[in-house]
Amino acid sequence: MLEAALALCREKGFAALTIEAIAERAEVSKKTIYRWWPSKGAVLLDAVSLLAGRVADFPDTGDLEDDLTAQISVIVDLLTPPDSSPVAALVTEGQRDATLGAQIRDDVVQPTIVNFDARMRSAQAAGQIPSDVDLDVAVDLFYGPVYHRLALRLGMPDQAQIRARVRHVIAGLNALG
Amino acid sequence: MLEAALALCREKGFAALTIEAIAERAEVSKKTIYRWWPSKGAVLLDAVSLLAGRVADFPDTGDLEDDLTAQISVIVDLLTPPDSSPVAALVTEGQRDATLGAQIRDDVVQPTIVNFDARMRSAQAAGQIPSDVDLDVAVDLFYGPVYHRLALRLGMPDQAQIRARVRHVIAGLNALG
DNA sequence: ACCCTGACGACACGCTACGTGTCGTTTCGT
DNA sequence: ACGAAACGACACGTAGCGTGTCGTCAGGGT
Repeated sequence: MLEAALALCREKGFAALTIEAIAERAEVSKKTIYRWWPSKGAVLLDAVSLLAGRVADFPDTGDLEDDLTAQISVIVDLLTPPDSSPVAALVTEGQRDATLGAQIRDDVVQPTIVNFDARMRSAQAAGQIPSDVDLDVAVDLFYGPVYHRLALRLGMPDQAQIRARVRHVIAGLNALG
Repeated sequence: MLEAALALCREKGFAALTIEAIAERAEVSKKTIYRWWPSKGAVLLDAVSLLAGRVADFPDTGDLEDDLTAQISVIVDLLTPPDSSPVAALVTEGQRDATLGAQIRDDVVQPTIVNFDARMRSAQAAGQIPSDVDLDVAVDLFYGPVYHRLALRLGMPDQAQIRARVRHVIAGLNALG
């Protein structure tokens, strides 16, 4: 069923993602889906969790700029193309459904931020960024551009654009501490 | 009708915003709404335009940090609280409806970015930021944190948090050029 | 070998919202 | 005063939701 949800989202896009369509696609009765998930969003959340393992694993090669560029590129890939990305659909669904939104934040986003913080502290230990930078500020600055462009449909950044933004943020952190 | 849409969104939240509810609230027949707007999102777009005049008017006091903090605060106010903000609802609706999303981008976002660019060039002329900064990077960095926090339900930043982010971005622009 | 349980598919149901259609009435410009 | 345009009231068919009922089928325990 989870694979059916992902496939449907990728093929027909966001709007086609209904419980009834998933049921038909998975050759399963609607009732069975409702037996296991309370809502369409919950199905999506589980489906996305299948392929979101990469996000949590934060690279640490020693080069902060490379690592952040790589990590953010993974997220951009997951959100591309926005109109048929299951992850983008999940984020949007989380806007409408407060319960689902909170679950996404707590189960997916926060663990990722924890790993981000760990990588930042590693960079601080290596003297690549000041030891007193506010990591809440840092996470907003690094990931913000992606969600800005996603929300306002400004087009997803390519590798070079991601790197340019990462470089500016690192510079800002170093300049202000 | 536009006022009814805004009021409904603020009172009952996002989910309650249906064409039928707007019609009842505005004491108007459904048919009349469909005569003037093709979709719920289009109504929202016009309604939001009523109160979005402030966004386009970019302050220029000479202090870049103050101006950006003020401008971004206006946007944060418009997006607060996320669960019942008509503007946040419009952004979300723009994710599902590609046509509406493109219209939002072209009619609302791009004009704002044009004014942002003008303010940046003013700052460049004043020597507050380097003359060769990429303004596409700048707009992502300044506005990104807001949409990052909106999309992932991390809570809207307050004035001090906005200022902290603006300061870091300005520092980054100056450090790299 | 037996049965019991739990998950399942095939329906059918009521509900809400959508988007359209019809028709008679009101409003407004000229 | 008249005609067109906009309107309200109401009905309609459709889609998707979430639930309920019932008969079937497979596995596990005894």
